Amino acid sequence: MHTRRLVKRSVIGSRVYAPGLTGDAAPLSGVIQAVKQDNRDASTGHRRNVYTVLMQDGSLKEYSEEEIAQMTAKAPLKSSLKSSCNGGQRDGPTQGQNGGMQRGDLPSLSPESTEEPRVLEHKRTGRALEPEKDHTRSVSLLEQKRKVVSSSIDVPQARRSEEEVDMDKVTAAMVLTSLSTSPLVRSPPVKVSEGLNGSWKDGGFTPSSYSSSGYWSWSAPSDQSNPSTPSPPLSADSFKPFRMPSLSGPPDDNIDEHDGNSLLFDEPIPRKRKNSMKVMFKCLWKNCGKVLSTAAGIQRHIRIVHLGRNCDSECSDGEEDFYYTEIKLNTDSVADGLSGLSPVSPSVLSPPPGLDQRQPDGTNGAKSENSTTTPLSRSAPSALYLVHTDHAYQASPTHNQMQGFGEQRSQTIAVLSSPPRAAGSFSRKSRGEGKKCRKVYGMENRDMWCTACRWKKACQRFVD
DNA sequence: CCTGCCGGGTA
DNA sequence: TACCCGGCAGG
Repeated sequence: MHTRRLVKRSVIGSRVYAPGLTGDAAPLSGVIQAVKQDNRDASTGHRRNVYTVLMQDGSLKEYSEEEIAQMTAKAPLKSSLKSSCNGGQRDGPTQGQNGGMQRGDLPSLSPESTEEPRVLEHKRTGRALEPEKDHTRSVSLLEQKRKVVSSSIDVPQARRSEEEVDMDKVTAAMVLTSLSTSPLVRSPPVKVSEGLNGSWKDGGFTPSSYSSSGYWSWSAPSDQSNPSTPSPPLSADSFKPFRMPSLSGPPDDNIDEHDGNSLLFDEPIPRKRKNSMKVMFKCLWKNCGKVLSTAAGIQRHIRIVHLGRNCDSECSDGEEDFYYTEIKLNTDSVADGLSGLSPVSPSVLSPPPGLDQRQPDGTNGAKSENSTTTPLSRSAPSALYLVHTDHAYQASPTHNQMQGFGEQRSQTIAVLSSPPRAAGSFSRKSRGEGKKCRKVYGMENRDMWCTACRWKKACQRFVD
């Protein structure tokens, strides 16, 4: 509706490229003045549009839609797309041809974009999701092309011709950006745990993904290659560790490698944090897994480290977007778990070598590895679990472009789950270490014990 | 001695 | 199945 009107209106006045009179390689640019329908196509019998184009040299010419489409496709994509987006108000077909994704270009998509980014998001999303309904074929051709490209984004080595893919990636990136940022921004403030499960069940995996706003469009084809689609729900299970006072700790140490540039960009992070959710961005490159706090940061990381580009964000072509994913940390839950423990929350970022107060001195002095893994196993994994459960959950359905990702995933999970196990076997299943019901509530409050404790069984409430 | 809890018993 | 408790073992 919105969408269609926008695109349709934009055709008139769009700048297109037409072959010169001789049909040679040097195209002339022109502006579409009118579109009319022509039923007289006797050969095929189907309706076609005829476009009246005001050429550069002032002459008026009529072109069939096929011709228009061809010209448009041949012409530099960036400019033709731009014209279809902003109604041709901008000129300069050569403008910004080499720059890849140019941030400066984005606002020109829509006049109101500066004041209403959300509206813009919707428009972008909408456009990307149902382009085929568009009657303006030349535009829809582009859209479809874009769709095909974005749904088959591959690993970097298979690069298409830069110029051609350029705009496709930009558009895809914009869609991805809007998709990945909108959910949390839009979701009403709810209790964290509920909000997560609830909002995901409501919005994520149910048919509501067809909603007109379309920002949950898991099934949309243009979305398939989207690794930064909104993260899926954290299952109830993944929260359990956080409720256990004996398992708690600060998040992944990688997480704290905050990028210095985090605040340089206009990322919606601060808003997301309102729900006690910390949104991080994780690099999906095999054997990397770097986590940064901002999309810009992770993009830069991917661009520089993996794509081998040295230039700044200016020369981003949006491709980085496909190689990282968004993960969410429930900082509330983590804090919750911590509060049950010691007042000092050990920072995993800089694990103090002798942190483990319980270390049996002397007996294991040589086991320096254990002394470092043990504190981690007692603090970090809970957060890690959240991250990686989340990650696994969200990665499997869509990230077909990350070959070997599953492998990496199982790796990380294995690594993460081993420390607690090691800690357990370390002291040969010692008795429960934490406080149990008996200690916590005392004999006089026996009725407050968990049943297992009452029955002299292994405590269920304070599981080690 | 305290504590956690296994193993077994009882209703 | 729900509950209780003797007794063992670690600390």
